[in-house]
Amino acid sequence: MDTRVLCLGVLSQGEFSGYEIRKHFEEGPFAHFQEAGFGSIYPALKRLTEDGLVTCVEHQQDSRPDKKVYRLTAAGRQALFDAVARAPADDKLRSDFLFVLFFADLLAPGKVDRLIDDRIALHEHVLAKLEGCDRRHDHSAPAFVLRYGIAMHRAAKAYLETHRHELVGALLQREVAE
Amino acid sequence: MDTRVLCLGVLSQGEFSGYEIRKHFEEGPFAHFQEAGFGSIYPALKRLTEDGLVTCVEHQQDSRPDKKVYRLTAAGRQALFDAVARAPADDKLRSDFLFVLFFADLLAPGKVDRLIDDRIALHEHVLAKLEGCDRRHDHSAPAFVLRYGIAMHRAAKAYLETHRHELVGALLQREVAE
DNA sequence: TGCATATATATCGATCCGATATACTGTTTG
DNA sequence: CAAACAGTATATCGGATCGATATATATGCA
Repeated sequence: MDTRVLCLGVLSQGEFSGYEIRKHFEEGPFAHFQEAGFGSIYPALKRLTEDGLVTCVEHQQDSRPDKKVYRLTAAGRQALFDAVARAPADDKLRSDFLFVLFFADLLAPGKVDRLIDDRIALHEHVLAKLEGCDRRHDHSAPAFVLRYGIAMHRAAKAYLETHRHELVGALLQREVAE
Repeated sequence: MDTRVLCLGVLSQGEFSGYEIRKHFEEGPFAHFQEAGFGSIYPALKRLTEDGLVTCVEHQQDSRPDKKVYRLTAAGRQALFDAVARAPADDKLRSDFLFVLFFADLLAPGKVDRLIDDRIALHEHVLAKLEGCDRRHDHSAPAFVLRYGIAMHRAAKAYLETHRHELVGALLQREVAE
């Protein structure tokens, strides 16, 4: 899924400007499994407009740059459908946190301990946000995906809380031995 | 973490060629939280050599291209340490699977059901591989990271198995209503 | 025989990402 | 009160990255 399809996905939920689309990936319902920055979104919207998959209307605003509001066309809706109907590619995860932990031997035990503290706090922060969006009795597809995110963050937090002492303990023992 | 640091990380575990480094990201202990392809690895090794962070020795092989084996220098080891000591950036996840599921309304319920079947099978496949690498009584940092991966895949599989009927059920009801 | 897979290198174009530029408003803080 | 910072809104640039492709040979298999 390139940024163009991601933009089509956001625009299937309503009319938005590039700036607002960005916010969907920062705080909205897509935030926990897709990302896109300005550097990808603006060129994507340009090409989508050229290809007739979205239309653009400029809304004048006093004392602020004009807002360009994009809307899906019928062709755009079809393109989103085609993309969703294809078999999805494998997930791509890049975790610098796990890379650093892999080399925890190179770090002081106290530093590793703080790293894990911060990470647990981050999970709690994300969980508070995601759980705040969750509505009981909502069996929609977006709600299913939201709860998937909640389940993953809970599992990560639980693993760290349960097993952190094994890692830090081993590092402390090594320090004593030296 | 750019590809250069990832290569330093792999080379801290031994001497390897570009081809072998690639395999570390495809099947090795890094595979479940970092990726890198040839298109990133070869240019990275070139620059690491220029910067004196690795050295390269060509091993002649009969009836096969020469193998270029790379080894960390002291400066390279220091560069890896510096990178690991910095605060890690946030995880980056790109999941086309969740994007597709978000728009499950656009798909036939049977198709969504099969998508989830395939996904569960994928988790089982990855779990078999990761669990095969796990050794009891190993409290090393790499083992901690490996078990983190196992915990995540188990949680994803469990979520899908427990809640899939909520999603597919709602889609089927919608179909009946039409 | 032909095909796929594995070993091994490397590059190319398209895309993507982070930083930066511009410009005004509103709020907070020294 | 001014300066600094955060928010709204656009957009581009250079460097990094990704997937596909090219090249060459050996092995295994149907």
